[in-house]
Amino acid sequence: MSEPTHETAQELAPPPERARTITDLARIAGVSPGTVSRALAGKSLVNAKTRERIEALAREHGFRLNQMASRLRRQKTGVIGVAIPLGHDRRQHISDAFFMTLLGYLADELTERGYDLMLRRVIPDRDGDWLDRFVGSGMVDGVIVIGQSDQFERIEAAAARFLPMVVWGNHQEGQRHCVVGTDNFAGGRLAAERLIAAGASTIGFLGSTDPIEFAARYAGAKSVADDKGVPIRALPTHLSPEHAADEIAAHLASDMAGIDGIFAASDMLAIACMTELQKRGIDVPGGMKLVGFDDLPIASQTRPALTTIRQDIAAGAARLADLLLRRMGGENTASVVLPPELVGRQTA
Amino acid sequence: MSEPTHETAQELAPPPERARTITDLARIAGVSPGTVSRALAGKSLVNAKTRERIEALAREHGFRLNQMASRLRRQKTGVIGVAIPLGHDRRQHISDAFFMTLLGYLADELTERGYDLMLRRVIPDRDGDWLDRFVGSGMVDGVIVIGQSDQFERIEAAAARFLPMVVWGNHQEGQRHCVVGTDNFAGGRLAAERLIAAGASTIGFLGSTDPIEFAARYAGAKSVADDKGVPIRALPTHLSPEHAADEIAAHLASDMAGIDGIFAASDMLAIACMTELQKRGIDVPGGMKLVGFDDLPIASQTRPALTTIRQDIAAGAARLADLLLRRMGGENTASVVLPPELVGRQTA
DNA sequence: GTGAAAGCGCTAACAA
DNA sequence: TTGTTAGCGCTTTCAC
Repeated sequence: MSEPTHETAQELAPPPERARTITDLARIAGVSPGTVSRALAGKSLVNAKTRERIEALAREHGFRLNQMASRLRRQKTGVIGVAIPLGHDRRQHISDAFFMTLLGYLADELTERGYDLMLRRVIPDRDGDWLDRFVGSGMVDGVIVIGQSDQFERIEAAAARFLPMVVWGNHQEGQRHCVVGTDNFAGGRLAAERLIAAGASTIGFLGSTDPIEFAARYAGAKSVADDKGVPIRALPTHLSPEHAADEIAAHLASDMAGIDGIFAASDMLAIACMTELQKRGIDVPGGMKLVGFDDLPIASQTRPALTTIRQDIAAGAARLADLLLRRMGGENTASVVLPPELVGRQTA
Repeated sequence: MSEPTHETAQELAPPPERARTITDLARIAGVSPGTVSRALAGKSLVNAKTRERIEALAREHGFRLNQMASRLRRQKTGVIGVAIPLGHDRRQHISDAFFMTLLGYLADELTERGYDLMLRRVIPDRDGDWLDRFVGSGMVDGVIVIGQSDQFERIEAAAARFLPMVVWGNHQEGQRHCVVGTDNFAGGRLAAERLIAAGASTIGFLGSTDPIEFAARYAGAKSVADDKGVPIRALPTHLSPEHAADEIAAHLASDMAGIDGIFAASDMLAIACMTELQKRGIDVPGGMKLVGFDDLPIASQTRPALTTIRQDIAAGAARLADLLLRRMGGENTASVVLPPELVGRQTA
């Protein structure tokens, strides 16, 4: 790939011959490739002097171990695959704020433990075989799926044959795959309770109910609303705030009959909604109560500050990493459901 | 890794023998491994009938090509390495909002073109050899470095020997490595001009000047301030908003003598600053003008909406991807400096 | 159009 | 302690 040209002759010594393979280095050192391999791996059974000499030569000749070959041979990659399926909304980008935040924490956790992350964005309906291809690619030791999207069944199927996989998402009674996630139903209940306590008499659920997580949030809110005799209905939008803005505006313009409390499926939608409300001169929370979901860092920075349902993303990432490593060690771990938490601020 | 147990006997046919390697499949199909390889690769010189038969058998027996082996043999990985050096601030996490947003767009771009991303978070002072190790690992076809941090010299050195590398960051006269980034100096000028036009008589620069990009922003602002006879000085903080909040509070409590305009090194710092100002009852922009940098999606959602210097992140990601692919093709591309743009909102 | 054979660069038995 | 050897699973000449 590179062409090591020697443009200026500043050094007196000739440039050291470049050792590309372990065999090159072995020849230079006058030992066998096996010894070089052992020396570089820090194996105890190699003579300390020999090791030091080989290490020095490796530095001098710019030698780097070819990880592809090493990993093929050892049948271990040191890489965790992270898949982000975007099935429920083709136009949703990987740049989604919640996923990115979770990914950031995951990268921190896993890098800390010596793994690299291989990121793959997936459009399931373009490629029905995406998950099996990923887990069977030989490129990763384990897989984390961020979000079930509308791929619940496919994930179940893969889980039957592939142990080292953990999923961020919603937990269903009796499911097979190991999932870490917030109790979305309980979160939905908290949101509706807060809206009703704040005086809302009719509730709108803003967002999509296609992804199973969001459906559970809606179901939770509905269970509370039904109990208290408060009407609730869905205000469907796409999930990325840019695409949702117009849809929100359209709802606000024509579709609100009586709605005075909005439960947004995510903070980003809640914030987009707040902007649209303010454009129309509707006071929050005076004219409209608003509750989000996620508690992204931004939620506390809006004016008025957003009341929302907190998912502990850092804790979630830590659990994902921990469970995955245990599964990679052969353990069959149970799912983890994290409790959501109401963060009461100013919008409801 | 997985143990394909056959728990229930729901199927009538016996479960198909699992073909793990191309040799397994060849034996089942009664052909040679070479033929299977050619068939699966869609090579033209294989009989159409044979190919179809092999493809069917591959599906039936759940065969997946081992990418590690394939890539070792072909000396091509299909993976782009993305390194995020965190040298200037050990406590800064990869979950930094700007980096994550850029990474999201990059993932969109590169996945679209058939590449996977391998993410690596780097703490340079723990590992002086990080970049050479990464580019020489044999695991990636090309490398994108997000942010120069304080690693300018090391990146220069790697660029001398390794062509397929592109860096997001600041451009220096005469530098060797190919960089894509905003003209930070010009951005700093825009910010200072705006603050002064809004009536600021003394300017504080909030953030760190260790990373070269931020130093350039400060230098740009200073050049304008000096021209106009407006005092300017640095209010140093860490870069992650969580860690910076207390430092900002401390500055506001003791260190502001005369400062009535703040240029924050990033939007996240600006937002954290706004929150601290509001806590103290200082009106923005009445009591303090404020300008950020980045124009993250959040910037338009704060109240008051943040005046900031826009970096076109999506365009930047597209250029990074484009240049890298050209370099992987052997071309020696020039750097790209994107113009910043003032986005005038309500805080200055 | 297909098979046989030689590696990609490395590691780990097994010998010495 | 070190060398030799046989692969990891795949691709690609070179024959036929």
